Amino acid sequence: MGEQPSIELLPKQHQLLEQLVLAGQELSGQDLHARLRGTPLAMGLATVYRHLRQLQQQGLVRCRHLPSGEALFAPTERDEHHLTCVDCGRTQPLTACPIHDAHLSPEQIGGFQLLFHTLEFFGLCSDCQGRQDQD
Amino acid sequence: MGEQPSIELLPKQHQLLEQLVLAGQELSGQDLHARLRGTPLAMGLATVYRHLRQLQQQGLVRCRHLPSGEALFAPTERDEHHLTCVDCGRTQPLTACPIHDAHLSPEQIGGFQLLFHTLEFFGLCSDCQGRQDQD
DNA sequence: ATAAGAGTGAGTATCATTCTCATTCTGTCG
DNA sequence: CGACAGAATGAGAATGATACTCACTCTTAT
Repeated sequence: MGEQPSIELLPKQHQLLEQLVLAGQELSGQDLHARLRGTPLAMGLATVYRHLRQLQQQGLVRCRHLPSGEALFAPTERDEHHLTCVDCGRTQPLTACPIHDAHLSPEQIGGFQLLFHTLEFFGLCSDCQGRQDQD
Repeated sequence: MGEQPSIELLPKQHQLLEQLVLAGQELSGQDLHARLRGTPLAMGLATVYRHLRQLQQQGLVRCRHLPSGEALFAPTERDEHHLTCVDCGRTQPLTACPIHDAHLSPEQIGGFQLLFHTLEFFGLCSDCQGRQDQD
């Protein structure tokens, strides 16, 4: 983990990555598309998703899925993970990654070239714990 | 993590959980629905998803999303995580969870009641590494 | 037996993502 | 300079998983 771009990025891929870095928060494909609409950097939804997939395959971008099914993207350089409420879906970032480079033995890895990981915790936020008691 | 059912499970919830345990592997909502079709335990797709969500909210079931967007469910008692190829989507289980009960400080947890976590590693499997070289 | 409430499911709606394919761009070669 | 090949693009349609609706069917208690 921590590969530098070995291949040249296409201009639009660079734009997308830059948007993700500048945003300072995770964005969905739809978010990125909306954010760029009207600017000279605008691009179609198909292109957004196409390049996001390619960025992922180069290990530059990570994605995680909300319980809603929506996918959120972030640069892998930002090693941030989350705590998500299984009831209301609210998400809060963790301030530190509890595993950093987790200890995976070579036989566990079995030839894979590691690009990134996702680590997500799920539970009930304090509000929803209260609401469950009432139910 | 490791709550016992504090509330009585509905019969169909119990069936779903049992199917997941018996299957010994992760199943999607569609899988579960298909598996039960034709048996006396059959239930509609809506019911499958409804109960899977409730089982998740009780911390009995965990779900993770494949890059394809499909959600796979497993009992939380099975602490299994994966290595997934961002190219072909192939997944292989890890034989041990590298974090067990990760060290989360109380202020990081911020009132959440932890139910389960997902930890997924992504990379390129050996086949796809080869294929990229050719491209 | 009856009524209230929970549980159910067939069909429909939703919505993010992917696919299709015609068009545009870019660089190269004649 | 003009034409061509291949890559890149995007509008719109297709896909497919999941959520919603609402009428129906069970329970259970009285």
